[in-house]
Amino acid sequence: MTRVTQAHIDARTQDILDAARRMFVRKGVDAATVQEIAAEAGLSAGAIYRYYESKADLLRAVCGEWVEKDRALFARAAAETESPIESLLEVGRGVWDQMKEPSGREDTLLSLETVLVGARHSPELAAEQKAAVLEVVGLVEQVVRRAQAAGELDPQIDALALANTLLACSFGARMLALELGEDFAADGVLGTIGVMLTRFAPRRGEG
Amino acid sequence: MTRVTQAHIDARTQDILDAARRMFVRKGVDAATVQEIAAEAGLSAGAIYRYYESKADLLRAVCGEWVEKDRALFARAAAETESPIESLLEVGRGVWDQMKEPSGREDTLLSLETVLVGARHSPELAAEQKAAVLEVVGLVEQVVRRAQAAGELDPQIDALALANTLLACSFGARMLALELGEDFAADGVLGTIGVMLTRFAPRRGEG
Amino acid sequence: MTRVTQAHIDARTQDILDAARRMFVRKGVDAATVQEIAAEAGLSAGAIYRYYESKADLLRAVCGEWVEKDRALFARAAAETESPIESLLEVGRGVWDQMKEPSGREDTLLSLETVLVGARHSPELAAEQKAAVLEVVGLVEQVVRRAQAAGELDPQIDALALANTLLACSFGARMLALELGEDFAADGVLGTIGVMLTRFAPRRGEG
Amino acid sequence: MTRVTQAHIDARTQDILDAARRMFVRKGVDAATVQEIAAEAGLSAGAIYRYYESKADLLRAVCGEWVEKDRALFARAAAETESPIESLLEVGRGVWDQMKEPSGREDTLLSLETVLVGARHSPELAAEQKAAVLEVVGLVEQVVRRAQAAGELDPQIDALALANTLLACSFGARMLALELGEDFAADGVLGTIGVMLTRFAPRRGEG
DNA sequence: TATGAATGAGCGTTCATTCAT
DNA sequence: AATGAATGAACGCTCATTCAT
Repeated sequence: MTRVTQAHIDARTQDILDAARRMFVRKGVDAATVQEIAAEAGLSAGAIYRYYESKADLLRAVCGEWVEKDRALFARAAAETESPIESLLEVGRGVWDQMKEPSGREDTLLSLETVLVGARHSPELAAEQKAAVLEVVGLVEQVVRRAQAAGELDPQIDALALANTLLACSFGARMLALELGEDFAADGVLGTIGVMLTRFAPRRGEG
Repeated sequence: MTRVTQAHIDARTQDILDAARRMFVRKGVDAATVQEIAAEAGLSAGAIYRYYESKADLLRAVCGEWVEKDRALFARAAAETESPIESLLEVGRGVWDQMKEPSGREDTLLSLETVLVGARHSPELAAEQKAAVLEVVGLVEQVVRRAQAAGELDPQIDALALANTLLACSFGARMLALELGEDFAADGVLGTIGVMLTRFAPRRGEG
Repeated sequence: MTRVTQAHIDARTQDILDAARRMFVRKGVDAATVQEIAAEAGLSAGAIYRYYESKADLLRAVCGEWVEKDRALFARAAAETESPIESLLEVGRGVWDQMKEPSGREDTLLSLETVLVGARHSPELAAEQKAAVLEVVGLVEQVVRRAQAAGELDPQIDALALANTLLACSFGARMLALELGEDFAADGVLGTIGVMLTRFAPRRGEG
Repeated sequence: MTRVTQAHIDARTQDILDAARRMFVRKGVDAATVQEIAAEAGLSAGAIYRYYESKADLLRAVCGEWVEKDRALFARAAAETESPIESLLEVGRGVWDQMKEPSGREDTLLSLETVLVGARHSPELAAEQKAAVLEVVGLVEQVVRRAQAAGELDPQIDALALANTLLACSFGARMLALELGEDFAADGVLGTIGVMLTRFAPRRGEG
């Protein structure tokens, strides 16, 4: 007797999630009201609660989705490896490309909100974020080790430390891009990382 | 009739600003109430409004002050230069030390909130932030150039790009420290930066 | 075209009424939602409105039914009369037995709610309640008169007053049982009523 | 510096409590809104929360006050004892007088609500009610025992059972008065109780 | 100048009710 | 006849802001 298909319900659920993400980004998590999110999704406020238990639940969903997206972005790039070093730069390029899209600014804003929400209101989300970041760190570390095994990087280099550094760099680059806009030397930073990796090659007579 | 000196007024203004910063840091901008800030400053809620027009105004003031504080942190370290490279690492150590303090976590959170406030609600604050970051970038760039002039760094290196990279690294490190806590390899990252700067030394027979 | 018989409609109407009563008893009138009542009746929320105009309407129906149930409880006991006095105690036992059932507590709660609904929102219900109570009072009064005629009770006793007293006692006992639980001396009260009726026997040389 | 006296605050607190009681009685606990209570007290809704933590807290206060009032009514009457039996009837007269006041109806409504709230939503309130009722039962029981010791009542009578019975009677009388209005034979019931106590005198040749 | 009681707009949320299917 | 997604009004509650004192 059900007139609405599961597909319809799923579509609505996604509509609301998208609307929530847009409003969270546009106005901030606290300033965005459920009424506004509902309006953005083309629904009444009450209808939201058929799909999500609470605003906090909605926030969790948005942030969780975002953590996953971010994780996937890094993981995908890190995985596409022929030359390990090339693959590291690929990670950078993926992040950089995203940064340059019109939505890059909003993505960064949402990243920051996600971190804040996790740190301030949701230990579960924080744990999810930590797991995601640790996974990416692990992936990058493995690439580094592979590069060391392949003779592309000096085996003396602390692989974990380098992985942390590279990730810090890409996170920080997003923040700088947000704050500086056109004045951020995005390509320069990527180039510098490239040079760094080159200079991290085994030293003659040492490897 | 004027019983209160300007000094008195200034002191109160600063008291309130300090109290607001403490509460914003401690509980987050939205969770901190004007009542709490007033109590922290040893005043009643109503008194706040003799010194600041609104909570938003207070927030702007705190964020502005915070931008300045952040700028000073980086600038101070960058300025204390004997060996240019050493001074660069000093920047890192300054940031790292702050990160390790018990309050470091909350400070980082307020930094993120400050960025969000600027990006979302206050073009003036955003401009201030941008100016502060650009100033720091400029300072670091100068140190890099000095290092190049002193033969500590390869003159081929793009100084501006390296400055951007170093700043991105330190910003990102704060975020990673926030997300990973004890699992962030803070010292490893600082060490990696040190190694990088060493490897950026002029190549034999090239400079 | 009419596929559904009146019997079918009546059955559904009763199903809903039963479900509503169960939910009202179980959770209280305000806490019970139309959705829950519908689910309990094996229907969707919307379907309720084919049979009842509103939740208030449904509540009125339940309360009306409840008044009738309560009236029947007392009337049945009062009617089963061999020895009039014995029949009076039978009234008490009927109420007492209901009180001791696990559902007795919830039943009493709904009785109280019914009284409140009548007193506050529904003059018709209040009138119905009054009529029911008066009927029971009348029944008890007749039993008393019969007992007096049979020489079991002193003819000097005001039959109407005694009927009121007995009913007050049983109503009050339900409330006390609700408030005191195990600590209510239910059997003691019934015993005391028995003793009272015994002592109300005609005095030697007075009747 | 405080411009408002404690007396003023206490008066407001009582104003709100009174307003809440009036609205709870008039519309029922659930139907009465905080807005209405505030308006009734001559305040805005928000101001309520300076004096009471929540609507539930307000309800607790009203019910607690009521329990205490009810307890005091019974206790006072039970305590004023010269002839024990006379004092028992005094209890009845106290309750009866209250019943006849214009506010008697509202008092009964509030009693019922209090019982419902305790039973459905507040174990603490229920415990408070139980304690109050048990105290009153105890007081009445003592009076009964004193009457037995004084030779006014048959020592064979179960004092606790009689106390329960008398209390049940008075509780029930209030309900009947609510439901029957003028048609409730209030004086007749009180008279019947009087007769009963007379007939409970020790039997000649038995005490 | 400073107080803090009071305001009132607006929040997240619930749920009786409606109506397209 | 029945569904259940959607509505929308109203709830309890919070808190930035005002103003009489």
